[in-house]
Amino acid sequence: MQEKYTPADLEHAAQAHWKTSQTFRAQEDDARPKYYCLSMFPYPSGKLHMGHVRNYTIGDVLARYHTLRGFNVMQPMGWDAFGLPAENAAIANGVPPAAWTYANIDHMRTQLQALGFAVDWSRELATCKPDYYRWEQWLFTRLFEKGVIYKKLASVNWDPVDQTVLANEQVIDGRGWRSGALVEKRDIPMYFFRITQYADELLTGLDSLPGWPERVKTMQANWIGKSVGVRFAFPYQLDGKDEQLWVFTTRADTIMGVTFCAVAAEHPLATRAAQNNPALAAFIAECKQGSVAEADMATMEKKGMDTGLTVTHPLTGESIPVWVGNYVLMSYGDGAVMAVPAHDERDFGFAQKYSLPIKQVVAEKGEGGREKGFSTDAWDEWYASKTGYCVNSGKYDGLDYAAAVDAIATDLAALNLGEKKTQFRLRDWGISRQRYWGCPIPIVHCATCGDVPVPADQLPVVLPEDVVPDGSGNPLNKLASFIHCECPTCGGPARRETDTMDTFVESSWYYARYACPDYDGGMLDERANHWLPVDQYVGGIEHAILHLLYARFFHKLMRDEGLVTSDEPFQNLLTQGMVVADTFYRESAEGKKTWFNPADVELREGVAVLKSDGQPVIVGGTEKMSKSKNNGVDPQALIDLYGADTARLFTMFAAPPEQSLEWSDAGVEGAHRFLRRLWKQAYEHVQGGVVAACTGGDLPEAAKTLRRQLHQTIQKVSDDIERRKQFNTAIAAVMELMNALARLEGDDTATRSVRQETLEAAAVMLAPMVPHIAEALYTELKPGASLAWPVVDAAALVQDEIELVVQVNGKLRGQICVAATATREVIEAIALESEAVQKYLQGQSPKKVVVVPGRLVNIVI
RNA sequence: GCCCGGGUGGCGGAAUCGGUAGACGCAGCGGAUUCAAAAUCCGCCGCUGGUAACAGUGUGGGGGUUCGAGUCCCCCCCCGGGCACCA
Repeated sequence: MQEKYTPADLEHAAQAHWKTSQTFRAQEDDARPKYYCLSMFPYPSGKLHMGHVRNYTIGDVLARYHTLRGFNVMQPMGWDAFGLPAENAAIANGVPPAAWTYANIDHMRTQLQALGFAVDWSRELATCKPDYYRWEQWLFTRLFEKGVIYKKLASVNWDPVDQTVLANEQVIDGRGWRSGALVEKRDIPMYFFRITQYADELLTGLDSLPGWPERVKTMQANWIGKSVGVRFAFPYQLDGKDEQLWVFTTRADTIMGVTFCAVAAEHPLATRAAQNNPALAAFIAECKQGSVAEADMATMEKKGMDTGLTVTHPLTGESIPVWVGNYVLMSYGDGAVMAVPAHDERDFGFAQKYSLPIKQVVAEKGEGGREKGFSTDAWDEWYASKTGYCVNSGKYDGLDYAAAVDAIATDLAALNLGEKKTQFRLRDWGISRQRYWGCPIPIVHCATCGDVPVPADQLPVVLPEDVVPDGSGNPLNKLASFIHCECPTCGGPARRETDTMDTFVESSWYYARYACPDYDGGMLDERANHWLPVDQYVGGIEHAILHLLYARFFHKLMRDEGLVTSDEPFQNLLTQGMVVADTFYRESAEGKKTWFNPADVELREGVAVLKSDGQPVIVGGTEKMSKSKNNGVDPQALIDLYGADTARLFTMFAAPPEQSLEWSDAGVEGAHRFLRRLWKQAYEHVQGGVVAACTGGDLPEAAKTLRRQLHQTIQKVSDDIERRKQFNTAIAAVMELMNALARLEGDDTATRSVRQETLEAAAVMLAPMVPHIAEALYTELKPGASLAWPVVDAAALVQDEIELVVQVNGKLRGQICVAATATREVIEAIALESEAVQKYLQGQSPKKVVVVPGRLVNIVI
């Protein structure tokens, strides 16, 4: 064994060995229970960042741990390879997106392999390859024929910078999620997935996922946004015809308090009323303009205008004025609402502003059963609660919320003017993108046959890979060889669809394709059901809604196509926190900030200065590593300097996986120091000759104590990794153990056997985190043997004597030693006799004595 | 506004079921080694008082439950994230 720890040599050797012996190749015909461990695949942007290192190390720790615990582990890796950055790089450098993407994949694969992840590389896939997207296109055609995918002209979010359409989910605060540009509205024909058809199942399915973080489930539930209420109509006459104004409400119990209706600016009734009302037309135009940015809408002042039209209250027959309101959303429900100013905050504000009547129809019991709040102007005394009862509501007086809703829904249904309805916030998923570098939508437009899906035997529709976009729209539109085709149905000349799919489509099913990446007879084969569902999914919290909802949706689509048998794709989900680092900048006279990388900044006498000129920089606080703040740390530099094991150990040790991880160069050195010390301890032991590990029996006191700590540590580390997924404390426990081992003296056979046992176990326990050094050490300690997770020896945990804490009035006052088998009475007696207690007791007898076995004694005086 | 997290030393964090607060690491301080430095090793390290033994105090603030509260309950403050006129 060599004296020095040389990570570079040792890691290369280990990785070469794993590669030649195909250590991580996962086979289906294996008697061990399967464990499918998946990390969210990367976008091949160019090089790995710290977020990747963290994500994949977490996944690798779990994968390697489960291998050591006897599972048949499958940990695949691949590339989310379609997307805008490739096109942007193409525009900047004149390189085809395909070439750029494949070069990035090669580089990043090398980087991932240098980190030593236990990945089955034979399953690698890239979503931009025809053998992958072929099956996506195939499923698309199936779903199109089934009606799960449909085309409609839709007012969509247009990103003027990326020149593309964004899904609602991709619009954040009125800006494109990637470009940050203000989003405009445009009408474009698009293909939609009918995700709303699965809204209820996507919501209830969350209850079957105990292994998901509560907050992710809450975010998805809020996003789906289920509301139970009543949809009903206000009849009216226009141009001599009978018409109906439909609205949705969750507060049907307040229907008798309706004093006006409000419709969205885009509502047909508003358009109609504006025809001969220029003021109204101008107001509607203003609303449409203002509604571009949703964030502004939220803070916008409530505005409205009377349409001059009236509708009839379905139950009272009253005439109800219709207003256009800028707070009514066309995209939710029917784009119109009943307004009950007495019991809705928004309606109240609106009514106040335009002096519309306010009619209270719900009251609440107050103190002593008296009715509260019949005052005239304060909305907040009139209660929007569902705990009141109806008043001023004719036949419904006295009914509570549920009873009133039932009675009113029944009456509306009898009039054929309404019914109970469940409304969702979730909208259908528009997937058409006016972009080149994506999966072609497999549709052919024929003048006679319409939109024809490409037949399975003509798939894939291959995306030409030698195209260089120039930044002006989609280059496929200029590619005659791509556009011109024959109609699969009639054989006539036809035009191929040039839109490509949202890249979220590819990432919605890749986890299933890993099971059978080489299958060319269909989308998935029976191996998918062998591996699915994924046992552990690891990825960023930023995907809590979009990706994870789409993937769940896709899984159900595939299930309904008979491709998979499970209902949910991911059993357990771990959302890792961000990697953050300090930021440093200087500000020019014009207020322009220049950001400096932490690697170029050092502390001199407590002041942060730039290494190059020694002048101070401003400390900008801790933020997520990003290009814009120039605070990213390059993992490659870290691997080159300290080795992969140090990089892995630090990212696992510095914080629990779900919390954000604060970067610290000193912390990295600390992790490296630990590995060097570990190596040295093993070296010194091996120099004295390896022996058989202790398996029990009589031991000197010190060795016995250490062995007890060893087996406690095995217990803790197993629990920390498996159940708690808290790797920082697992590592801390092994560090403690190694500190204790360093203090263990003695060279007798028994002591040496305990040292051997401890070093072997420590190497295995650390192997999920630092596999290279762990395997190297284990080989030195036990040549020829393969790693096996240590088994807790219950006998080693037994203690003859235990130390108990003695408290007086809850304050720590001393310790006592008692036999492990001592009864409460014995413990109490020993505690009362102890010096510490006698001092406080001063001859008095205690009021009460609390004995917590194995823990403490508390004496109350 | 609503819904989730969270607030513990100089710093990252630990305390898993209400039972010794501050594990482990970083930084710092003292010492050994060295011509010197790095590396390494040993020791100290919440705050206040005290040479010390020790005492008091301490987990954002205030109250409560309990023999005992970082942990449970009520009120408030602050930070982070998500949703945000969803009828």
